[in-house]
Amino acid sequence: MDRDRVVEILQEIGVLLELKGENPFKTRAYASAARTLEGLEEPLETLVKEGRLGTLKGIGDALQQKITELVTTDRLEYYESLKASLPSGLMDLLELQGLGPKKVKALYDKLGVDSIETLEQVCASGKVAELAGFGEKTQAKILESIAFKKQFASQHRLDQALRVAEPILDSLRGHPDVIRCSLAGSARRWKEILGDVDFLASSRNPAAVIDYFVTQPGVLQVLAKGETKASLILEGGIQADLRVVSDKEFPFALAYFTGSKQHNIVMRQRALERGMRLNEYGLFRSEEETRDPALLHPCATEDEIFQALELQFIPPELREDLGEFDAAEKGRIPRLIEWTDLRGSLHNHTHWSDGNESLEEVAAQVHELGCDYWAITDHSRSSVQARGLTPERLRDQIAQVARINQSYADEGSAFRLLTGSEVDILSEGRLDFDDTLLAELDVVVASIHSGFSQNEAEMTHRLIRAAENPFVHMLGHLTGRLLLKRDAYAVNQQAVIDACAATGTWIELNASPQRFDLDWRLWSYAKRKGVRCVINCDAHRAAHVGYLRLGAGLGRKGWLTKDDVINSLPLAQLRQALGKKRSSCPG
DNA sequence: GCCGTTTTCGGCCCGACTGTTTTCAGTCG
Repeated sequence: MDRDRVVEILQEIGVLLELKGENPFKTRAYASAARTLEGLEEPLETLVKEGRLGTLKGIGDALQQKITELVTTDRLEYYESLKASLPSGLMDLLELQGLGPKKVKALYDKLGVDSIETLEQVCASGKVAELAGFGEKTQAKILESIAFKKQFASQHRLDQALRVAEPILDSLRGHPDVIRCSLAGSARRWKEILGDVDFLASSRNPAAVIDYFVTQPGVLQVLAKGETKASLILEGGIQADLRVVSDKEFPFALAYFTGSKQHNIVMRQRALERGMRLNEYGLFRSEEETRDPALLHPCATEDEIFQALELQFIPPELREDLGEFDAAEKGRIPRLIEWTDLRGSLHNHTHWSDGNESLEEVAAQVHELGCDYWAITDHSRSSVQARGLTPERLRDQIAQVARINQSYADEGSAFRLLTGSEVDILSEGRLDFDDTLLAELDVVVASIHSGFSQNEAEMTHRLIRAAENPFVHMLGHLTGRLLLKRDAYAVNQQAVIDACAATGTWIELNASPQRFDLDWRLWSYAKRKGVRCVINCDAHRAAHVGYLRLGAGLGRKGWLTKDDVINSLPLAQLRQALGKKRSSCPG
């Protein structure tokens, strides 16, 4: 059984135990073990074989035994019997707003509710309101959230969330009672998928800010509204929460509401170890629970909180409890890539294949935006659905790019288009164009667009063979995933990364927000192997230039620095880098 | 179920909001 499935099962056990009313800390132990495995950088199988599972954080004797059973026998008796003891529909109920394990258990025990359908029925008949601990309002809210779940998704892509959140952020910042205001939560940590959007503001008049927040354009529903906190549903079904604090509290609240949960737990722990207490209101010189201003260790910024806990500043993108504390203690948090470090993108399309604009239009737009270069990598002939280019059309395009570049040179501009192709990796790893043609191009991106159903060994072999081609500069969107839409195809990503390291092939961080592929969780591994990254827009229209900002954020989340990212190089050095793999290979 | 310069038991992060309650449990982040 592979790692991802083991992670899923551990998470599910955690939830099932919650429904059973088990000790919450036991429940958390399963969730935290799942997280540990998720962040694993070597094959789970190796750890199991060598009996090293127990050395991992949060995995003791019991979990070691269960994980070993899963990996070696493909099943776990404990899980099977736990699952059999509860109806599977209960898991769906937990996704409803306002329903947690206790309420779900009560509904199941007292009314036999075992699915959303049966829950809807008992609510409609009024039976829920009669239960102890429930009432008319709870019953109505449950019906509301069932209707909501039917209408809207519970998860949203980063770009979709930012599209609604950033105008509200601007609007709040313009309010006269707002002193400081920021995004918080997973949006500030630049997670690729979000459940909701969090805002934090500081003010002397919280009520005015809350009132302003709930009347923003695009608010569908107000879920909760208190003195210092409100929750809304925005158009598109995204939930947005605002918390308002005093300006003195702002840095503490910002750190707190940015999370992640796991990161915060470690922060609080560090405070306790130093005889202090950290919460969203401050860092207090007391181990007792307090908000006494006399005990406050004042911090004007988040940076000062980290200092007080003897840590280097940890950028929000890294706050996942995936190694940032170890690095920050040693002063080894690197200066992460900024999107303004990027000089252009090396994987983009035009209307020659499935893009939207002409070569001239693309050149003019990205030049205007300040890029130094832009590679044109339209699809190759096998991608018929994307109007892939034949060798003849590609040679025609090369000539036209040369003509456009000449006109920039004549104007005295240093901007250049680069010729290229996003060449299909066919089955068995053959490429769609022969090496002679690839050798004529400035930039070659090799990607898979067909045969998604091959098994892991076949897919991995295809990608490794493509990496071994001396004319392939980089692999594009390694797993083919479309977030919230299509799973990654089966591929051993570590093995492909190893092959890229061995052949000097780069890997793309596809900055299209529906891909973000290679995943941020794998860049540390790639980086350690010496593989360099290219943050590419995969632009199909002019507006996609904006993906550079999103992609750079995901690069930051993967701990990448300017030196790790090829397209931070100026043009002359980029050309050298592009020539390197070809010149190091014989023939 | 995990963990230990407080190590084999007794902790495990914590506060706001809501609704159902007359003092608090459940949910959420």
